[in-house]
Amino acid sequence: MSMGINHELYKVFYWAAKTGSLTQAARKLYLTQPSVSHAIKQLEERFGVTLFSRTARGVELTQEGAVLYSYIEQSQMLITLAEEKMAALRNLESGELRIGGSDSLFKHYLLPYLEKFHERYPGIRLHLNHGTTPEIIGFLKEGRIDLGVARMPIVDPQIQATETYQLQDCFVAGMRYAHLKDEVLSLERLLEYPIILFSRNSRARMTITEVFQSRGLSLRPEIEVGSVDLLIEFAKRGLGISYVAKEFVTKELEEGVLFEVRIDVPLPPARVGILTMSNVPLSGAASAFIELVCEGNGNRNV
Amino acid sequence: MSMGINHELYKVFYWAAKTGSLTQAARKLYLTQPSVSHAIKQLEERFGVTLFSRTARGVELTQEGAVLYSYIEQSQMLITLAEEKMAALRNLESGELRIGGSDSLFKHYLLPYLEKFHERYPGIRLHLNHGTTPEIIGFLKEGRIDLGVARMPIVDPQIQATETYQLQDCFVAGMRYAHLKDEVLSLERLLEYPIILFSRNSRARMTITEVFQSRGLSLRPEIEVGSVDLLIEFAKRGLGISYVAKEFVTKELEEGVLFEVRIDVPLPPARVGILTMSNVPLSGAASAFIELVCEGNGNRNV
DNA sequence: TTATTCCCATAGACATTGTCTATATCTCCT
DNA sequence: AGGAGATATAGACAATGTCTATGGGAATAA
Repeated sequence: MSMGINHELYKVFYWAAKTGSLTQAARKLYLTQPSVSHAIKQLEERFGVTLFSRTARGVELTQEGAVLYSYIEQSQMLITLAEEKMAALRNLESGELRIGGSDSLFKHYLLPYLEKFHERYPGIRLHLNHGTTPEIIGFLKEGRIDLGVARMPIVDPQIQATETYQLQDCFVAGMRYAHLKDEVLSLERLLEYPIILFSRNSRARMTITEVFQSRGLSLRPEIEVGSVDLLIEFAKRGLGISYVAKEFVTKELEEGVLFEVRIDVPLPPARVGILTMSNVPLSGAASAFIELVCEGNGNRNV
Repeated sequence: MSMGINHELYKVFYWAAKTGSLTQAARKLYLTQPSVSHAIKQLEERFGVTLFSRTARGVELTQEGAVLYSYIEQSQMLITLAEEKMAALRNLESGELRIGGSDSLFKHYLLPYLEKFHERYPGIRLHLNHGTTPEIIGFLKEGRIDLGVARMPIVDPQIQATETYQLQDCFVAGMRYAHLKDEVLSLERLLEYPIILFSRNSRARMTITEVFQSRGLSLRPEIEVGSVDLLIEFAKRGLGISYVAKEFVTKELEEGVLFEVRIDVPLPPARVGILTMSNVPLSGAASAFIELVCEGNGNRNV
């Protein structure tokens, strides 16, 4: 096309001006001298201006050529920087990874992976955005995070969810209810005690409510909290029986400040997965992180 | 070659990112959509990174793509500015013209041309460097001026001199020597009066000295000055007879404060010319100025 | 001076690759 | 469901970028 100037010519011009020699520019660009000569001539014809004065030992910028160079030099520097940056991004020496999830999943599930990731790729900045599952899905759709971690299932068609982990929810109580330690309670018996549940819009809450409903029972919590930490804290202080993932209270169970209140129905395991946008390609950092998470448990990310 | 990335691709990338649509980018670049698609794909393959996420109504930058864009956008802006600047230079809407010459030639010869040039090309900044002929030649060789104006002949092979004007040197005196008004002096008679000459290294001085020498006479000035203004001023005040170009004292001759002291030998006309470097191409502004100067007198610049 | 060398310009042939047309696929919207 | 509009892909063609070969000029050295 006769429209616009081929930007490739500026690269040639840059090296010709920088080295002061078409021959050396050719060497830098892995071209032959006539090619460079031709390129410069094209530029000169397009601009209707002479860019170099040709001498016996090379070329020298004319006044107009020097003006052009003052712009092109900067332009080329930026391109060089861009190319270096892209190489760094590709090698995961640079970049950022933005993850969305709940406090508890970060703390009890992702933390070791985050540590390992940071150790392996120290150049990548980590941004952790905590929020509820719908908030995380919102962040994903807005492009504010690269991936999310949440309890499955996720219904949204735009979201791709890969299960990577399972949690076993259970009821736990503190020493105030120590007499329940050796019992196996029916759901009806359990309802005689104050129950502490996570807030209404959580997946765990929905799951356990269904379990009771399927047996014609209505589960109404005494206390409703917004964080797993409070769930644990309230149980420890004897305010009631908390429903929480066993994996989140391993320490408390070991120390004996909490114990599991066994019941006579099996509770379905909670599946935890990594959420990404179906149609948005993953960043290198995000793929690497997902790979890292899936490494241990045989899961494969699509 | 597989070395380096074709910078033309960045132009395509820029428009694709800016418009958010490969189709629209194609329209901007007078290409077809598959060409743009192909160009983006090449970039992605080279970087090993996905730059856009393709959606149903266009494309959107990925995280990595946004990083690249932040560099490329600036780079493209600079190129656009460069192209605008070059167009301005070509149209003489911008730029600068650096001229070297003596005070007197600027004042009495070039001034009207400079005025006309500035009127016709108001965007071009004028730089006037005054100096002696050897200094001007030095400036030319250093590239500090685009052209010079000096008395001919100029011997230097690197310098191209084009004669554009003739001066008629003559001897002038003030009213103190009014009695010489109607005389025609021989050179010998002239030497009886105090002579005021320009400084030793000037072309005019050399010329007149030769005239005397060729007749076996020795011309030794009473006063030697460094500027034409002083030459005139001293003559006016009666300190002696000055040797000066008639064209530089037209006003004084008309006003009667000076008169020409006629002598009985013809003095050769002094040729004034424009000096440029033989091997250095002229800037647009310089060519335009030379053309302007030559316009009136039929001279043609090579 | 003459020879040599280094540089750039030019010409013409060749092959790379950039570009197009035609078509497929997908998503969104009616 | 079907249409509109977006991008992806395949394959053919041609523009043009690149090379080899050569010539000319200016500086350098003998």
